[in-house]
Amino acid sequence: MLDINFIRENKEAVAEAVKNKKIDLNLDQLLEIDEKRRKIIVELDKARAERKELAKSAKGEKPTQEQIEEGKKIKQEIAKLEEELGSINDEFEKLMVKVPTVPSKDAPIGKDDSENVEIEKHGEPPEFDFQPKDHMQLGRDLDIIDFERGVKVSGYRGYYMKNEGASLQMALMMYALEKLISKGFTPMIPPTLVKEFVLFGSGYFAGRHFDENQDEVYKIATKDLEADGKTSKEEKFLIGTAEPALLAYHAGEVLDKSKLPLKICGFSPCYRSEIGSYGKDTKGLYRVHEFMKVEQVCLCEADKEQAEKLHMEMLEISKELHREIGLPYRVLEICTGDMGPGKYRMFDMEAWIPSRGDYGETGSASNFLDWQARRLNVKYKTEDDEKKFVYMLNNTAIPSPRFIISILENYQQEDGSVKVPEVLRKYMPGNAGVIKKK
RNA sequence: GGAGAGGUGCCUGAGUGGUCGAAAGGGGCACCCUGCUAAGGUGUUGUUCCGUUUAUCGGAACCGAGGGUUCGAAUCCCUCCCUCUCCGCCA
Repeated sequence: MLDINFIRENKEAVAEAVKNKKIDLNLDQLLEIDEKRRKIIVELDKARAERKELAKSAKGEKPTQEQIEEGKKIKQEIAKLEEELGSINDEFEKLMVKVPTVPSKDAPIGKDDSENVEIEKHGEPPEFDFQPKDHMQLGRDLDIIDFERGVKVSGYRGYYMKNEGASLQMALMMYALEKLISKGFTPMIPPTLVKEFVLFGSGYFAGRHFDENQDEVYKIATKDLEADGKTSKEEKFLIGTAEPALLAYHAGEVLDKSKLPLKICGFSPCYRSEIGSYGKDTKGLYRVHEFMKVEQVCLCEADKEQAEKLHMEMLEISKELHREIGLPYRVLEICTGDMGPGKYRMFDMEAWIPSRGDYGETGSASNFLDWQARRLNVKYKTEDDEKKFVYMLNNTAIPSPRFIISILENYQQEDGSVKVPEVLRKYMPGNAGVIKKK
C-alpha cells in the first residue's frame, strides 16, 4: 500500500512502476475514483455537521416536530451519501492495494525471471569421480528420508525425516538461530496459525481478503464456521513463512525510535499449498507442503539508506551461512518483472544442486520500504514527534528442505555415505561427522 | 464446553440517550513561584480523514470490531473478537 497523496504527486513514477512490474492497474481510474471519493467526503462531512448542529439545538428538551422532520431529512441524506462513499471506497481500496512500491533505481528492469541478473558466484560445484546419487536416493539408502510413508500419511509431497535426517534438520535450524542471535537478532517462535490481516499485511493477498484462487495459503476452517451456514468465528490461516507473523508482531503500534532498527529472527514451521505448482518439482524435497525455516526480519526508520544497509547486512548473513555450510552458491538481483508488487529491491540466494546440474533457490531477501508497514499500521515517532511508517525488510536464513538437498548431494562420498558439514556437527548427536548406511 | 464480569484517551478510572472527544487523578511537556532537595501554581497533552493553507484555521470520524434502533448513541439492541474469574475437559 502507498500513500494516495504520494501517488497523486508522483503519478509518472508510479505509472512506470506499474508498467515495469507488469501490474494490471489503471492509475487514471484510481485517481478519478479518488477525486470522486473526496467530493463525497466533503458533502458527507457537511451533512454530518448539520446533524450535529440540530442535535445540539434540541438540547435537553423534547425536539419539535419540525426538528424531527428536519433531522429525518438529514438522516436520509447521510444514509445516501454513506452508501455512495461505501461503494466508492470499495472500488478505491481494490485499486489501492494493487499500487506497487516504486522500485529502486538499482533494480534491473525486466519482464520475468529470465532477466534476473547474477551478481555474485561463490564456490565450485563438486566434481565426482563416481556416479553421484540424488538426494532422494541418498535419503532412502541412508534411511534418513522416507517419501513413501510420507505420502501414505500426508498425501502428495508428504515426507518423513528420520534418523540423522531428523537430526540434520534440527541442526540446521539451531545453527541458523544461533548465528543470527550472535549477529544481534532477537529470536522468536511465532504463531503459525494466524488471522487474515497478518497475511494481508505482508502482501500475501492481492486484496484485503483471502481469495479462493490463492496459490500458496492454507485456510483453516473450524466446526463453528459451518454452524447455521453463517460465519461465526474468524477464519485462520497457516503461514508460509515466519515473516508475516514476525512483522505483524507490532501491528497497530507506534514504536520508540530508540528501539530501531529492530532485528528479529524467527523459527517456524511453514505451510504452502502449492496449488499453482502441480506437476512442478514433483519429486523429492524440493517443493513440499511443510517444512521448517529460520527467517530474518528488520524494521527500521523511514530512511532508504538505512534500509539499504540492513538489506545488504541480511544478504551478507545468508551468504555467510552458505559459505560456512560449504554450499556453492550464487546471488541474483531480481528484476522488476519478477519482483513482488510491494518490493523496492530483491535478491535471491541459490545453492548448487548437483542432481539438477543447476542452482536452486534457497532464499530471498527483500526490501519493502513502508509498503507492508502501511498495511499493518506500524509507525514510529521521530524526534520532532512526527509519526512515520517504519520500513520493513525480510530475508530467509535457512529453509530446511533445500539446504538438506544441497548438503546431501554436495557432501556425498563414493561409499554412499554423506559427510556432515563441520559447523553442523556440534548440533548432531555424538557430533556425528558422517551419515552412513545402517 | 458451562456460568459470570468486563473492554473508554499515555496509565488509573467516571460516564446508561442530547450540553461527552469525553469528569477526576496520575504521568508527560511548557511556563511561573520558591535560595538546595522537595513542595506549590497556571496552562497544555490522542489518532485518522477532508478542505484551506504551508503551516495556520475550519469541518468530520473514532470510547474493542462490524451492523442496527433514534431527530440525536460511548450510553439501547444484534453479531463477532479479546481479557479476567469460577467449574469442566485436555496436556
